[in-house]
Amino acid sequence: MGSTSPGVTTLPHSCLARPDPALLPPSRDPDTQSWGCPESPSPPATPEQPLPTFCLHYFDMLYSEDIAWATKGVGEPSQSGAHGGRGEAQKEPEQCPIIDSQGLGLHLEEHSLEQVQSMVVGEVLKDIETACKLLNIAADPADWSPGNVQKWILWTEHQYRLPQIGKSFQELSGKDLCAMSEEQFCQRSPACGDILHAHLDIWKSAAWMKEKAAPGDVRYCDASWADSEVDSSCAGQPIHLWQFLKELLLKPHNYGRFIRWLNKEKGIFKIEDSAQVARLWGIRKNRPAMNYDKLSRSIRQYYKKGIIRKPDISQRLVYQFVHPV
DNA sequence: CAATAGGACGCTC
DNA sequence: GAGCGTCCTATTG
Repeated sequence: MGSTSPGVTTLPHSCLARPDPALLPPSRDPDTQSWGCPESPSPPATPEQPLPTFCLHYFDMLYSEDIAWATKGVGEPSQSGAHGGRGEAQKEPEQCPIIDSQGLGLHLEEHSLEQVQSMVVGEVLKDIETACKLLNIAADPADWSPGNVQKWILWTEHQYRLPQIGKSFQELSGKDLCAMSEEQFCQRSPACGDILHAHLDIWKSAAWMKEKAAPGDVRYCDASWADSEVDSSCAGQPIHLWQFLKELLLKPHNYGRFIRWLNKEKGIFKIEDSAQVARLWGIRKNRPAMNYDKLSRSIRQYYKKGIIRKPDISQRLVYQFVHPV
């Protein structure tokens, strides 16, 4: 499954909600997360090739600041702190040599465009892999169980601040979902079925690309997982709360607004947004009723076990790993 | 008033 | 039995 090129639909970017900036690398937009096109030629034969026309049709949907971010280099993204990175990129138009303010892309240099394409695709794949790990679901939607589908829907709903989707897609497996048309999505969710369908297409494309990618090519493989110190999702083992918290802490670009290190060496961290961390934990564990009260009760259970404690100087929402990595 | 602490009980694996 | 999830009361800043 997933071996055929998915017919990627255009993200309805007029109605696509902006993703929560804290959940994505700085200055990116869901629009940029799409690539390929319906009549699209094949994606690159090998990942070494710079995506010829693949992606091209979607670059007119990129916001200029997104390009600005991309051209600044993904290796050094600005910290997306409480204020996000978008505004920062806008302050530096001179660093946006690719597309002019009219966004026509007529002055694109082929070489630069290829670099941008590669970077955007790479970042999208990283985001997807991060989400996979966090949700403990497969990268290929075709492999999802109905439970995985629910998790993904909850996640997408949360990440892109979509209207409540509810249980319209209950009991559907990933294969069922993949077989559904945009119209069928809209029947089940008139409010955002089209958006959901578009996001699923991105995931399908990513799975397709990963499958086609040459083995060992880090750009299209597990680049973002390689830096993970704690692989909590290995072998489908149930994740522990402390592992989950560490995972969030390892992705400051994505979750720094919710939880961050105060002193990484000593393992001291602060929960900046207790409700959001609890919500993420609830999504991860399929516990919609999760809240900080319950999450903190679980953290307190770690006191006795010597996993987490309150720091010497106790502060609100500040905890300390007893054995920091 | 939100965070903290911890007892008690139930559920799932 | 471990690891929470849930509900609860009491305390603290």
